[in-house]
Amino acid sequence: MRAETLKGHLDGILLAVLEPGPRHGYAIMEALRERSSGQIDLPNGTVYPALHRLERAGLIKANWSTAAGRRRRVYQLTPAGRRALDVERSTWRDFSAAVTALLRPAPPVVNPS
Amino acid sequence: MRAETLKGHLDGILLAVLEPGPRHGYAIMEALRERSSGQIDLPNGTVYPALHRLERAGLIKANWSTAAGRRRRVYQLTPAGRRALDVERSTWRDFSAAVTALLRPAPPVVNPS
DNA sequence: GGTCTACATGTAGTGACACTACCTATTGGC
DNA sequence: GCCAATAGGTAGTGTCACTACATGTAGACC
Repeated sequence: MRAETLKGHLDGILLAVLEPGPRHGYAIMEALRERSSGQIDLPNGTVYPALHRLERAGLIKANWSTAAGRRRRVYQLTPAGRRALDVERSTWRDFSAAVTALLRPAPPVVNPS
Repeated sequence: MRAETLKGHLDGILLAVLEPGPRHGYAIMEALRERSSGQIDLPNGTVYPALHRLERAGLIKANWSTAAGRRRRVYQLTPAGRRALDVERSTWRDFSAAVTALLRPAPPVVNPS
């Protein structure tokens, strides 16, 4: 699954994986892979800039930490991020319903315009 | 519904509205509005370039016609376009299932990483 | 000691694509 | 005469995910 297909929905799923609790970037990528059964496997060049964008937008906030000699930037949702996630969820519901309806095969037109 | 949300899926829904039979650009925009209950209402600056792109890609072909003094460019699917539509449908199935799963609220993590 | 993989973060430059804002032209109602 | 609806189009912009690269540590294997 290419993230290009995701275009415009990446922010939502990043916020969603942060909902249960804080994670660092690498763990976020792993969580996405696991929770999508390997379907969503994003390159770091996609994830890190997206996290920075979300941070600049005030939807997540970050803290440096160190574990096993490795520096990690641990992200967590802000209140605005939780609200944005709610919005993303309802946008997704409407959007996916609309696209699913449109992609559903329709009976052939007898009298085409 | 902004077409930006559609990013990467516009081609699929354009092919889908052409599946039942040929249509011209303006009729395609109307069909999208109708079949999505007004949710998908695309500006012509989005639709016409997209149709040209699909034509260049060989997925649709166009013929000029005239009706009621108006020139129309009537588009229809090519065999490659039908195949592409099949691919789009299965891509969409996988993609929407994955995103729906990811957006679904998960139980909170007891022992966050 | 050297190499390799996994972990961990990052940036620069590119390309795809939908957007806004325009333009042209006809038909028909007011 | 004017305006809305019908019908097609383009130029320039902005967003965003991509590829490709850079940096560094920890641990396994030889």
